[in-house]
Amino acid sequence: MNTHSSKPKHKSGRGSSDKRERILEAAIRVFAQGGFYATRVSDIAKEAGVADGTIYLYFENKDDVLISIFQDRIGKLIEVLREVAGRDEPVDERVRRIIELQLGLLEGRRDLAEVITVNLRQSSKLLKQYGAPLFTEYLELIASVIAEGQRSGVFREDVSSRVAARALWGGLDGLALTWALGGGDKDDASRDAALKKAAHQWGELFLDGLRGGTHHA
Amino acid sequence: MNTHSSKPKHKSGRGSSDKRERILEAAIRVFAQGGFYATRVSDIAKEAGVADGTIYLYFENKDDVLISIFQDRIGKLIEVLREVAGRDEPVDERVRRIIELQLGLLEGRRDLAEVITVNLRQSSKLLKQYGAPLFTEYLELIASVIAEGQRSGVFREDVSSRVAARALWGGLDGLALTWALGGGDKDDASRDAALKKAAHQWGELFLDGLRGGTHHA
DNA sequence: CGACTCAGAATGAACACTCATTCATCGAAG
DNA sequence: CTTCGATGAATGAGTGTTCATTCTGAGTCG
Repeated sequence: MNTHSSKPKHKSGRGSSDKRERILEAAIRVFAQGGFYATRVSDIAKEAGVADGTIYLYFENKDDVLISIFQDRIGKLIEVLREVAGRDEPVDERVRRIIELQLGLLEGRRDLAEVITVNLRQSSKLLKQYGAPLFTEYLELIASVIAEGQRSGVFREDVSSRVAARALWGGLDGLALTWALGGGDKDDASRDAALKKAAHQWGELFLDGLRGGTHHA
Repeated sequence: MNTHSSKPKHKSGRGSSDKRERILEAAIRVFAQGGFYATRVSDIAKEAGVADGTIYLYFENKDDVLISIFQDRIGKLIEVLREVAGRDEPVDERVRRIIELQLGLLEGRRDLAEVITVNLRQSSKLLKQYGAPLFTEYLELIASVIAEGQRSGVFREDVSSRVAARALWGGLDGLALTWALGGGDKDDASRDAALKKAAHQWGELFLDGLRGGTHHA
């Protein structure tokens, strides 16, 4: 991995954004299946239905594909989350929506979620440079909702909002990982239902702890 | 990555277990620094102070090094955790100890923790085969403590003990990851102190939620 | 409308490089 | 001296990237 810019490369207007998008989506799929390092550029090309060399008309190199996933996709997540965080709703309702949003990502875009969480852990400086600030922004939005709840007295103040946000995200991510690792004799639908149920339980445990805590009958 | 056994290869008694151990420890360090894929066998050899070919006297191949880390080291963690889980102590005290144990792993052996958590996410079938059952056993021990608390009425029963265990682990892991990603202008000692404080806050939030929940003054 | 031209997109085999692994040779220990 | 461990350059496989060539689509002209 070498230092490079993730500036979009292809400037033509002829269906080019569609092809770039197609390559990105293909990359998400194959990265999620086998990981970044086990994925060849030719795998991405095949999945996208283009020639190997075509990748280089749109991206500088293989790293640039991954970096572009981070920039494009986390950027969009941040927009969605910003809308949810800014709603005029009770804070615990907003936390529940954030959990649903995260769960939706884990469910419907598990490939993207996996690409993000796996590659955030890679110690490459390049990824740190491009992935971490965006992801930190994502977490700060969650923390801002919790902080608002603290100011209004709904949530406890002895736990920092940043700690709570990170633990919330980590808890959900941990559930997704260990569900993926678990005994897989169930079909996808019942696994998703189980994950949804687990996320709901986790959400209520988390909110009770965050209230510090309402007695649960 | 191909199918292979992780059976120890070197049978001589002349300092060989020391060298094998030295290679494993070196591998943990360099894997944690740059990731498995960005680490060359020659990097491990250099870190261990042996020649490249020597690695193959002790391990089948590069994958085998990683698999051996999983088998040796998670095995030991499970022993320690089993002791903690089996103590005659209040269950919430035991959960606190588990958090400390996890935190100790995150602090003192952050390299090992990173190797484990990063590589558990790689979708390689080989790693799933060797890593996931051990790790699942680790999580089940945590869940057994929580289940005991549920049976005795200390902890709520509407949250499955497995969900709680996984979320606990995920929460801590998420804190460690995001602390590592965070603004790094502090020295290691104050970062560790911050992580310790965060883990403590997280532990109390988690326990309150698990009790479902004791009112926090 | 069809033929032609031109510019830019797409192709995929060749190329250059990397690195896991091997093995002939040397060194060390008993 | 013999046996076994250690060495590290050579080997071969794999893959990211390049670039000469072909293809495609839009515009122009008769």
